[in-house]
Amino acid sequence: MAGHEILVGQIDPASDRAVFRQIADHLREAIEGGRLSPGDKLPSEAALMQHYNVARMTVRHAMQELQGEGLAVAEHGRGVFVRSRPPVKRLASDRFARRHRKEGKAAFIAESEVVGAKASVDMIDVREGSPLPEIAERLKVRADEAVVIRSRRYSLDGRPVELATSYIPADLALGTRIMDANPGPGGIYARLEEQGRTLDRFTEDVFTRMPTREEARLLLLAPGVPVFRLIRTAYDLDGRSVEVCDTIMSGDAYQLSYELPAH
Amino acid sequence: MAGHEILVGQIDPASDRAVFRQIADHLREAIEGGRLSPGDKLPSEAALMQHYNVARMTVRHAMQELQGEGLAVAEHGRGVFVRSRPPVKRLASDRFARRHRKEGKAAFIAESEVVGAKASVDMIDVREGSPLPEIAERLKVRADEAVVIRSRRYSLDGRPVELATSYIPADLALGTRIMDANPGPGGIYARLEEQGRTLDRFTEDVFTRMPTREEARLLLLAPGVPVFRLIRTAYDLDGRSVEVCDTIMSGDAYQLSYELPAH
DNA sequence: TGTTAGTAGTCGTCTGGACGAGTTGAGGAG
DNA sequence: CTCCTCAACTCGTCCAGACGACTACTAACA
Repeated sequence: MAGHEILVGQIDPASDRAVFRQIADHLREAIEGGRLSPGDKLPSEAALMQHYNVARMTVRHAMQELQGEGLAVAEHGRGVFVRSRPPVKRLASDRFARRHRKEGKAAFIAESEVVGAKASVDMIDVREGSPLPEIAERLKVRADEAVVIRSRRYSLDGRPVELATSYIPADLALGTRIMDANPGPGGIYARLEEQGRTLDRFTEDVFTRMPTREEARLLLLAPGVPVFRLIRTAYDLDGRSVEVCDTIMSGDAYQLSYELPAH
Repeated sequence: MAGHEILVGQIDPASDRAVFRQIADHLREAIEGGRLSPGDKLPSEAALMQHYNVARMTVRHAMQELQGEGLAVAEHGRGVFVRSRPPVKRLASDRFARRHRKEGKAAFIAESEVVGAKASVDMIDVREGSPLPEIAERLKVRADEAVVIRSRRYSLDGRPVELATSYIPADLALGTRIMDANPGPGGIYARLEEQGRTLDRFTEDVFTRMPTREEARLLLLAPGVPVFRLIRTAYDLDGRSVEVCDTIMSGDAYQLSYELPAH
């Protein structure tokens, strides 16, 4: 066994930096310096214990630091590996161009074609219910007013990337294909425009935070990966809110792109 | 000592859910259910050890889970507290309206006035150097070409919220006030327009990830708080890139707002 | 009155050990 | 040759204890 040549670091006992942080530093430098590539296996806990002559908890603490930063992922029974960054996807500003709806494409499908990925949707659920206060405010309805709630999960090439929940005022949705799991070509925006609610503009409010456990589970998120929360409000030509969409997006799968005029 | 009434949970030894996760679940429910409010102190490690009859490491592990989720913050020597969400700041779409520059206001200053916060800038550094490849690509310069690099830190009411680094082609910056720590009224965009490079549009690419240690230090980020990385490119009427700004923003201090036409 | 030293309570770090559970690969049974 | 068993290796969880450092409060002191 030649051992791991990447383990060149030594603990500085005189340093006031905690030992587990020094170990994490060494490994982090190995990753960022390219001596360890995405997918590579880090030295096992046992190897690090021996190399640095420390207790196992100390090594584990260092490993957890790296996992918390999203640099590494542990796999039970196999080892700890350098995280590989999947290719990012791009959200164009013309995402909601009417042209796409005219072609019968929903935004997510049109977008995924650009990057050559296979888009799919599952966990579709349509029901009536009450919106959260922050949703009700944007939709300009009372919080105790019933609205139609459409939730679904989007995946690219089988990998879940986005959880979306749309809220539509009941009078615009009831009795239309918006209540169907599959709302038809062009998605629900096409159905709204068929009712004469011509879409005029959208606002998007973007937040970032760590996922809840439920979100991490549904999006198969590795530890240390934050999510985008994007709340989009769609307005028609009369300035009425016709839909609010609350979306949780895997932070490592998305890059949001916007174009702003200097006006 | 009446003890903590919030500690109603008991460990289920039959459950296959790890003990430290069960403890974290109890505390999480207490926080999310409102029995513990932002700023409240969680039971001490000693209290939890006694209540659940477990070892200290088990309790600490539970606490770290909550801190990793951003729900709680430990303060050395004081206790662990429920995180209080500071008021969010809003990035309007008219952030770069020429009107603001005409009034001699830089974007950050104009914006902070809206929320009634006192804006300040420090750690200003101006130098010449080479851009990162992803910056060079946006700026349409070679990666080995010298550009002017302006970095600074923005704070609101004394709290650091944003680290920004601007890259400007050398021929547009050298010999102008852009090289000064204080570039004058209206900021560097006003200086660029004075040279006849009228700004036409901006693109913004938004990413989210966990902060590096350096970023966490400079932004005083609590554990479990992700950051936005926003790369803005400014174009003039000729379509030339006149500036690329790479910004790291505290994820819990910002809400990004965009307006999109349906065109 | 104002300051200082002490003390109790709290979290941070580290040791050394124990057992459980998932993964892998080699060697043996068929 | 195929399949299965099993041992070795790996990470996950938990215990019991030790010392250090920071905070807040109190009591003694100047």
